[in-house]
Amino acid sequence: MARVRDEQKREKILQTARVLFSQHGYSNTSISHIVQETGMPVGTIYTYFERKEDIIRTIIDVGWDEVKSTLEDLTKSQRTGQEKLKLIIDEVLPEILTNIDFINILLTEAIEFTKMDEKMEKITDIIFSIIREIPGAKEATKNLSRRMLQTSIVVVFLGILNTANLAKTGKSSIDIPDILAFLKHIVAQSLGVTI
Amino acid sequence: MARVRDEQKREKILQTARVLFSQHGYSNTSISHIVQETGMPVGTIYTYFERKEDIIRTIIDVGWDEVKSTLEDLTKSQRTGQEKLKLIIDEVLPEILTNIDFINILLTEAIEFTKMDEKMEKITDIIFSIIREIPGAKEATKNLSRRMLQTSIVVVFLGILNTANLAKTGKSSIDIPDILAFLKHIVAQSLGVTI
Amino acid sequence: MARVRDEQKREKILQTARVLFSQHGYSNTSISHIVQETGMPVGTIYTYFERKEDIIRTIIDVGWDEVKSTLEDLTKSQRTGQEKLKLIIDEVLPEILTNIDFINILLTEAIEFTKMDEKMEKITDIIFSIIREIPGAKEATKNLSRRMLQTSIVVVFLGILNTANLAKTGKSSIDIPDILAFLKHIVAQSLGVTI
Amino acid sequence: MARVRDEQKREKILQTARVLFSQHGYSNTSISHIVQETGMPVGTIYTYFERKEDIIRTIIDVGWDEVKSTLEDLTKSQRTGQEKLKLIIDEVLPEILTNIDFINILLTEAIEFTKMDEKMEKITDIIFSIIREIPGAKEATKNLSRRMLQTSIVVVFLGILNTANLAKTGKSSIDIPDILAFLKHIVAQSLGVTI
DNA sequence: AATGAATGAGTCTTCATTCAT
DNA sequence: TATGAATGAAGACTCATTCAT
Repeated sequence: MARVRDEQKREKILQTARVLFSQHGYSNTSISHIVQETGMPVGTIYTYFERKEDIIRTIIDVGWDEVKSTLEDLTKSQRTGQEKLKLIIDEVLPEILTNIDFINILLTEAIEFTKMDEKMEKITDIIFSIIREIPGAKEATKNLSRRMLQTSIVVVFLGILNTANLAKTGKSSIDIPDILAFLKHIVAQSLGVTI
Repeated sequence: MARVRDEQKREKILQTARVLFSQHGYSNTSISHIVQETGMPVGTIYTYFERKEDIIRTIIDVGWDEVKSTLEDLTKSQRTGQEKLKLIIDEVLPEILTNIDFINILLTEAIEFTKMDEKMEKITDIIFSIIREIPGAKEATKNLSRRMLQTSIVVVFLGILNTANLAKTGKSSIDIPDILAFLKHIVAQSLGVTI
Repeated sequence: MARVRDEQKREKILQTARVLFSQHGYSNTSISHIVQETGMPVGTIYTYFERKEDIIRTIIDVGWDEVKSTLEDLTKSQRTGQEKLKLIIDEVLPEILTNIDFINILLTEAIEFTKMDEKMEKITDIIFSIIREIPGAKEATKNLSRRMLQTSIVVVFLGILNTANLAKTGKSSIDIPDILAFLKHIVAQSLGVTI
Repeated sequence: MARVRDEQKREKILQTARVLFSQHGYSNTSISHIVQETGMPVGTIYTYFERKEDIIRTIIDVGWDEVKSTLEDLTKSQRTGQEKLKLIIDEVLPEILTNIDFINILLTEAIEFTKMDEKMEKITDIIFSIIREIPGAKEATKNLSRRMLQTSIVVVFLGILNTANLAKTGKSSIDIPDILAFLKHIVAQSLGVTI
């Protein structure tokens, strides 16, 4: 029976599993790896999660909720659209890109375990609402269909995550700052907004 | 002389495996799945591939070589830069995006099994050389650093593949034509070249 | 607390494996033979031994430790050298020769899995120390180099084990009593000590 | 069908297999190891030997026949008993001990694949006949039962082979010359014959 | 409630031998 | 005749999950 007792233990399992899933992939990470790494007994793992799948689901959901709520809070805040966009590019996204383990899991396992399309829909909506709050950007995109805008956002977002994932290997000459610079460039070019 | 190696068998194994790896992932596809699907005995699979890993490596390498040589042939052809770009967007890329199984494998397993960074480097070089052949595009990008251009190409390329992969689930409202339209749009905007 | 490791199960695995290894050899004994013979599920075998090799290693080590500690206890005891020698020939060795399965494994697999040379060194040391305690024997061997004595001991010891192993087939006309009689004879002749 | 065509090929298979069987054991040597090492096709192996077992049987039989016929020729020769004994110790045995691969196979696999007891019987007979030809030796052993003599010969013979096998690992401090010196010593002591 | 031994279907891979070419 | 691809039973080992203690 999955009972939640000690939030710290649960957290430790999630953190350990996140690193392991990212390093070796979900299938190549066994529960006994997690047992070894956490030092907890198997039984305890199953006290907090009914099955292995629940662990990865939780990792993705929790990670995503963080991203989502950060963005939603930002949306609801009293800042101007431009300030919001700046915050996303200068703070939210770098924060996300820091969490390489999560990105990796998101890209390789999320399609199997969660509804990526809904997540992309959500991201799109948020960016939309912000664009609409920036007069210049609204003007710059007014001739674009919603689908085109949506596609742009999804392609760029997934592209950025994937490139960051590639960058972490260290072999690629591209690094995170490059990615952020690119983002600013494309925002300037597409929305006419300078960050 | 003994029986001769049957290229058709090898091909069947690769095709079957490609579909299965794409559908369930490499780790979740067992050799016995491949055995069932091909109807071949286990031993025969191992006559053509020394180990399971070789199968996915071959799938990725062969798929990639096709992409690469198509692009290279194009580069060497007598066409103008603009014609080349048009061909890539109108024919090569749609062809690639058709091969959804390959894309999926490339995105989820290639980092583990092959040198993705080298592959991205290659793509970048080819696009570069084509841009340089289009006077307007060369002009439009002359203020961009090589890194920025490189990053753009990688982000957009990976973004497109990933979005196409998402699109195949059918749940996303985005489809392949949307992705191609986006690409034309961004090319027009960034390079000032209308396709 | 969970179920507790059951020493009896471990013991049963070892005993079963010892017989099977002796009868068919290590390589020709499969884990599933052990499974069948013990009636335990595969998983249980692997609960007690990490790998097949560990089973034979344990069999050899445990068997050898028994021999070694019996001899060491004897060495340390208050008996005279002659009494010790008598005990070895009349009790310790017959006891060892009884355990035919162990001897067989020792002779055929020990070189591969353990350090036979160290084991022989140990045996030699013990016999040495006993010889030195018997004035007549010491005198009888004083003109022999240490290497010669060492070689004698090893050849005779291994020869006895090997002959006993041959004897167990029942086809040879030699039996265990013959071997022990030979040993007494050679001890009398070489050391001048009558047992 | 096992047909004998090219004696050189057959010989190469046997030599290669002897080395491999000795190094890795019979069970751990696969036909494909032999194929690799000889460079011959599998089919060819099976042209010369109907089954894997036949190869080891042949190796043991051929090796043994060599030993046996050398000894028999010696026995039948016109030399005196003492000369014969000297030849055995100074030439025949060193030659046998050189062929470490064969000894190893003989000791570890022969019991399974051939009749070791008969082979020992043969050895015993030969040594007997020689002893009887040496007046001093005959005298020295006249009080020993035939069983005792037989046991002595078998124990010493197997002991020597086993010790040589151990010596080849190089870790043991004993080497082949030590073994031969021991043999001379025991012959002198038991038979009163100086070699 | 906490633990970790127990379980057995399933994993990848090997291999002696056959037989189509 | 010579070859080496074909075969499938069998090998060692893993693992998510359960449940006795």
